[in-house]
Amino acid sequence: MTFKKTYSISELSQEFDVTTRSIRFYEDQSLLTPGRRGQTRIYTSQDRVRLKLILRGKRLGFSLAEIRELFSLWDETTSGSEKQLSLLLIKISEKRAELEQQIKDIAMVQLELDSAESRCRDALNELTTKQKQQQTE
Amino acid sequence: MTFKKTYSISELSQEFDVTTRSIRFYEDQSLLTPGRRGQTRIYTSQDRVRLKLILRGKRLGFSLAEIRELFSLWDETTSGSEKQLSLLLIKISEKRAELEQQIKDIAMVQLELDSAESRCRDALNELTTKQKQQQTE
DNA sequence: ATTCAGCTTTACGTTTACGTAAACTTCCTT
DNA sequence: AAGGAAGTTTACGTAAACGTAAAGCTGAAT
Repeated sequence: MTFKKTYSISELSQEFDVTTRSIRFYEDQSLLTPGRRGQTRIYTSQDRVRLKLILRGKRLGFSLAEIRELFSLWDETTSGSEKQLSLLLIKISEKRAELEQQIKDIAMVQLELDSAESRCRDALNELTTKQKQQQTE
Repeated sequence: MTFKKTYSISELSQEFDVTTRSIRFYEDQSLLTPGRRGQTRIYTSQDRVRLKLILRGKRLGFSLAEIRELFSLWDETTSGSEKQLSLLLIKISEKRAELEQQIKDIAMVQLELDSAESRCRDALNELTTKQKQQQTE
């Protein structure tokens, strides 16, 4: 067996720096389905991966609804009918397009940061050279 | 002169597929400051660029507050003091780090989409080959 | 036995980013 | 003059994604 370890809610909370409230909320939204021992939640390494994916999606600005959609995309690949599967391929390519748009957006913002940084450095240079001039005067 | 054109709120609304409500809200949040003719807003091409930047930021999952911060980063490069400018350089590099994290995230999700697509195609293949078998039986 | 840390549910509160409706002006057209 | 289209302000409503407080269970340690 590869990994048999399980996790408590607070372990995951600490590892990923997210509140237990959030983790429970994700479960409420059907993004996580941990097991239970009594009424205590126990998370498998699969659940852990799911959580990691959720947070990654959030960093990309996806809503929880969109993330849930991505998950069902993934899950249905094993069980879908032919029409389902064709639809999935379409949705997958749509997501791909979104991501490529994001890459373009990031590139643009990076350029703007480059520009801002140069302007900033130039302004700093001017300030310090003026200071030197004043000192030698 | 390069561009002297101005825009109405509905022109921008249509061009960027965003409601006039949103545009006015961005102004409320000090992200836009269009001029007025009487009480009607008139947007310069500068304002148009700002709006484009806002929407780009949103696509990247930035909040309006973060976008406002990015704007002030940009604006203060011309007017900042030495300490201000040094602080700006730090903030800029922080933003850069965020963007690089996002690029990594996107790469991971792309891999997952690749994987989902293969699984999907495999499943489709299996279905259609089974159909062929049934037809020849 | 009790205390305490960690887990639970329930439920109301909050922030962000708008939606939506009402009531009004302004300008153009018919 | 009487609409009608496009703009405006004001203000209440709402969905998403949690925060936060209350009140209780539960197992291990003192």
